[in-house]
Amino acid sequence: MHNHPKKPATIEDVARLAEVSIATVSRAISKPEKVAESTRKKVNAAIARTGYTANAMAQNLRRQRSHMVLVLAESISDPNFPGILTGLEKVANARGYGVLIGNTDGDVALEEKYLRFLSAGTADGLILLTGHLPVAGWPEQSKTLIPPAVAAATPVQHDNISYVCTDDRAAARIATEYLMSLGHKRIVYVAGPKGNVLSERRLQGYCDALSQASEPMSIWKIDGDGTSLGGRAAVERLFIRDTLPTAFFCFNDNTAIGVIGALQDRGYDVPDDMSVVGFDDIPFASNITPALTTIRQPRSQIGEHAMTALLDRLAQPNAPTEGKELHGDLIVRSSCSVPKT
Amino acid sequence: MHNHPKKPATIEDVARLAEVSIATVSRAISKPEKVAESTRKKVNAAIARTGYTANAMAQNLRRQRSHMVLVLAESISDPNFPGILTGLEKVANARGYGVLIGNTDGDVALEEKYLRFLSAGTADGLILLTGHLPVAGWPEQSKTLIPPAVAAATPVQHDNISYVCTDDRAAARIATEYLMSLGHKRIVYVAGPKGNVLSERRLQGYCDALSQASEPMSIWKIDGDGTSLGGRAAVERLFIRDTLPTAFFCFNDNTAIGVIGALQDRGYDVPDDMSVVGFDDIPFASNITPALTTIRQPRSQIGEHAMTALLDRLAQPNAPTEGKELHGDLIVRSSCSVPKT
DNA sequence: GAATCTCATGTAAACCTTTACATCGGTTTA
DNA sequence: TAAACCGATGTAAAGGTTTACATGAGATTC
Repeated sequence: MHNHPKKPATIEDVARLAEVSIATVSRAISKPEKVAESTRKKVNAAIARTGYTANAMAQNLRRQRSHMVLVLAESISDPNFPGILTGLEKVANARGYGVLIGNTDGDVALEEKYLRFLSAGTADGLILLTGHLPVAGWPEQSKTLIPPAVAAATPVQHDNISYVCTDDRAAARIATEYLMSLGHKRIVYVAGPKGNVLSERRLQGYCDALSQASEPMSIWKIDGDGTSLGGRAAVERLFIRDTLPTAFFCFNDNTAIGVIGALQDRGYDVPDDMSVVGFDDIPFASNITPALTTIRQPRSQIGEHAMTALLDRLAQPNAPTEGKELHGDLIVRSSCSVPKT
Repeated sequence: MHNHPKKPATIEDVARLAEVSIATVSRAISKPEKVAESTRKKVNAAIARTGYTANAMAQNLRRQRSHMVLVLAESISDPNFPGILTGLEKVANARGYGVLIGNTDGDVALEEKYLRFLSAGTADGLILLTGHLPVAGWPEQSKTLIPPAVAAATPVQHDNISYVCTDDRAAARIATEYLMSLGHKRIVYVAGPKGNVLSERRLQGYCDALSQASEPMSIWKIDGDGTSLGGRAAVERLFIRDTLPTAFFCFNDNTAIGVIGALQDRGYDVPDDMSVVGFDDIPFASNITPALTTIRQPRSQIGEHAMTALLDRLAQPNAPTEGKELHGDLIVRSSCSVPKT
């Protein structure tokens, strides 16, 4: 087999070899039932002989579809990112789409740069992992100008954007109720970054649980920032007070890890002296000492649902948008026990 | 401003509005110096008025370049992945390229599927995070058929593929020497998955260090699998013996975490009774107790160099391939001390 | 004052598909 | 036997750029 690998074979090469027109080749590939058995065979043989692969760029141009989805993430290094991406990638791949990554690092200019992918036709749709609408202008523009987008992991409020995330409120409630069921009366919520939507949602769930208590319990919230350092700092600030909590419900696992570290540094035992529960179930939650009790975010599922919603939308542009909240499970490990006092 | 957002503006719309030909518009955009000042102004005004963005698919088709790079990863969830991806993404973005993710999960069929992106022209080049050449057929094919590719994180042996990774051997040697400098005489290497290239490289570095010892030290290697469970299992197996090591050098941080956990479960104190050093410096290395002493892989840098090499290659197809090994730093934390015995 | 050069712009081909429409031989129907 | 139909195939347009080449007007040279 002595072929000239100069240029990749085009549909024309195949057509010539199969002695048919390029239209027939195209049909033989995409609508085999429309072409006679014998011809199909000739074409397939020619394809095999030439090693033909349809040029995606020409297809895209003609079909006005790139079959790419842009995933805009604030930080690729977020511990939740890989899981979500896995889910996104899985269904995109299954449905013939590719996944394009845009890491914004919170930089608005970068974000805008990536959004140009949409207007240029490089990507057909958008997955928002940033927790906010892209550029400031978006919400005011007419519906039709907004490309198909769905927000994942963090809900986004917009008529024209679906979202899928964990039911934070319900999950936070479950976590708090768990602590209450162990007998804790003084439970503090260590919040996330200021203004963080997820932190607010989890706070609500925490409040929901408290409000159901047999004897009144007071809401106790201290600030964190979603990092383990923030968790440490929060604990330090707490120790200035005279009353201490018996349990911590943390915005996320990173915070919880910081809290546990600070507590241990102060000589407290977790869970014997104080209980801690996190949120996320990041991979290392089970590797710290004590193993962290936490809420598992269904990361991969979030990704799968989000991508499904987006691709459905692409196929059916006028489908209504919807918000989907997935259940987060409480994973009980060893960072909680009955209160000492 | 009452515009009809039916269809996105094309170069023709701009040309009409600016009263020039489409060629001039194209030039005004890509080669501004080739067009008269006055015309350029008219064109820019028209672009602004129409909100024109060049259709990327048409450009790609014409230029025979997609300006996309495919990143083939075995597992998106690998703790090293986000860091590398960040680096890859950063330089790709800076140079006008997009990053496409292909998660293979070790599935050859999936891998082949993604490779079709290359022959179809969806991607111009390939970053291999898989540690091996794509499909089995590759190495035998003629040079010209292999699309531009560079391996990152794990070296790959092929005439036509550059790679960039950590200098594992040197780094492992540094880690081992550190342990030796503390006075350890019985250092065990907890290996990675069977046949793993990186594990072999690190083993060599470990041996290098040992061979330089003033009094002869024997090579002591036990199997792991790169997971914390594997680390635990390795320790369990070790305790069947009568002599125990005083220090562990682990293939990676995950393994080290498992080793530490198992040691602690057995009632040993780390680092007082035994020392442990890992490899990678994953984000949680500093959050475990004791904080893990480890080698920091320059993840982001690896990504940056790999992408740079690839894009350079794309611009200069005949540039020679090369292997680049980056320095890994020893990060001293609290998991090591002088041996007790 | 003709020949030559330069610069700005226009014309049209090329990139590779997909697909609406036309064509044509062969059945079926009236 | 003409009309209508059907299935398989071909023709050509369209999708939106980039760019080699052609054109034409002004400036430069002899």
